[in-house]
Amino acid sequence: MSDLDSPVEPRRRDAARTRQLLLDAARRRFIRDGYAATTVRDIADDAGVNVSLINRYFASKEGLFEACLGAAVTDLGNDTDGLSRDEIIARVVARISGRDPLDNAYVMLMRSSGDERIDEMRRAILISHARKLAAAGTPGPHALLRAQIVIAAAFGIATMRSALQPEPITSADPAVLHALLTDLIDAVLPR
Amino acid sequence: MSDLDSPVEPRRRDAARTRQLLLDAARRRFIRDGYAATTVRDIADDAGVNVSLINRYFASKEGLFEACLGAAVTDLGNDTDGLSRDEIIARVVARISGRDPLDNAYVMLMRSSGDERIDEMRRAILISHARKLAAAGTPGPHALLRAQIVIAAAFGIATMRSALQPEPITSADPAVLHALLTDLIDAVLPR
Amino acid sequence: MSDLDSPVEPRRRDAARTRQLLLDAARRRFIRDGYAATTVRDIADDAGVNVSLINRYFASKEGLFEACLGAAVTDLGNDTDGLSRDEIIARVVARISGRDPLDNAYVMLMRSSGDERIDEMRRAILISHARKLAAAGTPGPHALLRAQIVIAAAFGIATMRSALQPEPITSADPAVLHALLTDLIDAVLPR
Amino acid sequence: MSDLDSPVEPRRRDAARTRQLLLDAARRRFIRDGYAATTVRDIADDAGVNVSLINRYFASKEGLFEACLGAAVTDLGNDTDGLSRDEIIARVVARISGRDPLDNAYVMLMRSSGDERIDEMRRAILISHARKLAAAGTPGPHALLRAQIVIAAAFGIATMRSALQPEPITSADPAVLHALLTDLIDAVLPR
DNA sequence: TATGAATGAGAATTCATTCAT
DNA sequence: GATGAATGAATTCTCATTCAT
Repeated sequence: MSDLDSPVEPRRRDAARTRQLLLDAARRRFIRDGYAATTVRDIADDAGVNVSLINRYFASKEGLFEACLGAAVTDLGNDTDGLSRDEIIARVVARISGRDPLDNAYVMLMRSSGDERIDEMRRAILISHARKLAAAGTPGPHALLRAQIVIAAAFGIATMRSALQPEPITSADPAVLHALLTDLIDAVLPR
Repeated sequence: MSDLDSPVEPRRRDAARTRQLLLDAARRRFIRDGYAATTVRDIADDAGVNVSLINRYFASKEGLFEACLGAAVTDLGNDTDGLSRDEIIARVVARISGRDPLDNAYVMLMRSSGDERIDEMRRAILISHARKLAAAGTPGPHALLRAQIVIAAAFGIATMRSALQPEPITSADPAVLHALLTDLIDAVLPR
Repeated sequence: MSDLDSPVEPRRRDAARTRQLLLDAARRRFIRDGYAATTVRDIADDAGVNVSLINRYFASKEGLFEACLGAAVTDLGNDTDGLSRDEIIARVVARISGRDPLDNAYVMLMRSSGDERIDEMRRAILISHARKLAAAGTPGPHALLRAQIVIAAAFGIATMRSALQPEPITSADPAVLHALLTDLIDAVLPR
Repeated sequence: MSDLDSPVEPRRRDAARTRQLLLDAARRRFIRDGYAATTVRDIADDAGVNVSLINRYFASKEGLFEACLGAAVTDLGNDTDGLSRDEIIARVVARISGRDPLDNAYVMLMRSSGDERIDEMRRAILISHARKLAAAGTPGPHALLRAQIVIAAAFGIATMRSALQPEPITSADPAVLHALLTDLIDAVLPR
């Protein structure tokens, strides 16, 4: 509770911090409302900074979107190394049932800015992630398709929790959610 | 009033037909691109009619959206009556793997116009549909949650097929897709 | 003085007329103030029409500029055919000393929108016009250079009359101006 | 205070030098692109200094413009004293055909910042310079008008060489240019 | 019923300028 | 003296909607 040289509040004119504030605010808006429904002013207001700093730091709204996408890709890349099937599944489940539904790589990955070049990137990232997931299960004729179904389901569940936010799924007990989702994935990804 | 003349230029100035053309075009756009990213001009052009007819027939873009939602609700209402669990599951699966991904009640239901009143309607419709689905399975403590997970997964898979459209899931063999989805739902909805 | 079914004022919702009003207003602004210093709102207000009609009819401010340039080129093209040297000179002189200094092809031709593609066009048009002028005089080693000097001088005089507008040159007696300008051109273009 | 150290990184934090760098960069930009099309950032970058120094040294973009104008006036003032007609004409010709087209008092004088107060100054300077030129020739009824025509022509030729930059006029042989321009002025200013 | 011209609000972006370091 | 972060006003353009024909 001490405020001794508190690093909070005091620092202003901190470019890196401003950038991060914008990035965080943007991600939440893009995930909840989508690209087109989000205005740069919304984002700047949420971040508590001046609108034109978006252009200063990210060149354009589209640039900010791409930066958010980059962060999502980084998150998705966390299960790269040789993890076991169960470990990978655990990560996917964790992503779906995470405490902050507005920070979800799967939902971010499915949001489109309408730019075809970025859409192509998104498609490539998705395929790459699906391949990794497929490699975790037993190889089979439809391994990639199965992995995509898991990702799509994960995205759908995460979206429902972040966009429409109906109950009980939005505030469900993490343990229960975890168990159900593990069952779901187990059923689709061959052991 | 005979039908002899011009089967070539068959119906012009046909209010009902114009309305339906707009409705169909709008649904496809809303499902693929979302509400905010869709312009009324896009819709009118797709339908091949004049833009201002949207306001004439639906009062506003929002009104058109609501009409599309109504159609989705009608579709969702088809599994109302006392169907068996397997029949209901079969319908859900059919909705996900349907041949026209741009005509999907689950995706439409998850699209938002940003209007809170309509969002509340959407939430209500979702809950109502989830209840129906829950009632099909064995009653249990988390029946509604399980049903929502199924719907959310269905929405996610359908969205991936209609929005990002990656392969192989987009052009997957219907039979294979059907089998995998049935497994998925079976795992979540208690028999 | 009769106002019987006056074609003035009454017609509204006349696309062609609106387009022309914008074109005229834009030309005057571009010539007097230049491209960058002119706002689309200035133009629309001068024309007495809504700003967004500029985008409707000319796609963009740049498109409107290009259209103005096109009109200038048309004017410049009027001395195409086999006119005599004196006739061509008379036309150049008329352009400089014309009653409306804000409708001058030479000044318009020298205004830049900053777009390199259009700048290239302008350069080509200028060269082409200079060649025509050069062809009117006696052929010589510096015929094209001489023609360009004449055009540049014409542009300079017209600009001074339309932009800075100092006296006495701005309100000079047309006959006097005519005589002086003819002397000037005569001195540069070899007979 | 010795100059022994660092001839490499010679002057930093030298106010006078920074001022001059900005002045030079600004003049070139204003002459080539005009006031409105030039951004203070362009100027600062060209000068290799920080943008906000423009406000520090010249109070505003407008102040910088005025300073550039002052420099042009100084140049123009060089033919003040009792020079002969031919000497004055030689100076005008030199100004037009000078090696650096982006350093031209006539062009600078014709550029507007849009500020009416400064425009009035420019008009006054022009008149004053025209009077001096008029005084060099034989007095006559249209002496001032003749002088303005010469200045306007000079401006036009200089502008063409600095803005649109078409060939052959831009890279013309100075001697040839000199001869042609002398002929031009001779024809307008009565001997 | 349909068309397309016109409108006005709102969006992203640019840019001169100010402020803190 | 210099830097670069931040601000706010202005600008172009888009888009849903209304109006006249």
